[in-house]
Amino acid sequence: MPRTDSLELGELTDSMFYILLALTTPRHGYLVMQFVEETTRGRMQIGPASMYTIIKKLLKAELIEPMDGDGKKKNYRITNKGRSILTDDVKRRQAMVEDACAILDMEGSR
Amino acid sequence: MPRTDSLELGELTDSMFYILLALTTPRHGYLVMQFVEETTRGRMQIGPASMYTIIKKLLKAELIEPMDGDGKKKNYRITNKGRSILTDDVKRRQAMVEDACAILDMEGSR
DNA sequence: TTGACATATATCATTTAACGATATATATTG
DNA sequence: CAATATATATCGTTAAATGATATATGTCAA
Repeated sequence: MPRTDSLELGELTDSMFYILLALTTPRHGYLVMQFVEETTRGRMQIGPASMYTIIKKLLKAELIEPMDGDGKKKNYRITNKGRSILTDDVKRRQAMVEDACAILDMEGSR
Repeated sequence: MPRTDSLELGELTDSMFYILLALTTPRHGYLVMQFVEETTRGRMQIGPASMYTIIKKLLKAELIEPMDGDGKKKNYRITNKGRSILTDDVKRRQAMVEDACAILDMEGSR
């Protein structure tokens, strides 16, 4: 990855993608980890190290924002900017699948 | 990224994905770079450093194999193993898009 | 013919990304 | 009260991508 910050290119890594998706509903870190494992039915899992590293980065880039912390749990939610980048990234990924389906003999995304 | 070799997990990075896609037709490195830029309409481009680094890795993992070199051009093509991993990865990516579409209000992949 | 540009391959060193390991603290429950 | 789940956090390491750079050939126009 590398060499150029993915967010500066407006691209999301797989982990960022699922974390942003989780935060379309306000959640704290631990719930985000569970969300990813459940949503992907175990296909992908994000541990605490990745989690908090990425949360920090998304905060800094203002794709998510902190909310009312319930006790010591810190809640976050996606921002408008975050949502915009996420929907663009869904389209980017969809285009990749379509590129592949056109070249392989797979039937188009359905 | 990172920490665990993506190929060992059977996952492809974006660059590997497009390079494998290019090599469903035998090509040499320079043509692969052009293929990626053209197929993605400029959305993604892979320079020589990435290109040859990844070619080496895909060769080692036997997802591609060398062919009859025309002069000093080295041709490569995808192997059966490579094709199998590529189609699996298309499905993985499609699942990500579907996960997102289900959670956002975007209409399903079409 | 020579200078510019496209074609073609290659390596090094650097930056970013992800994450295993580990630590800490509280809450729950058997 | 011990084990397990919940919850957050950091350090150091590995892997991925790539900018910069180098080399060599082919092509084509001024």
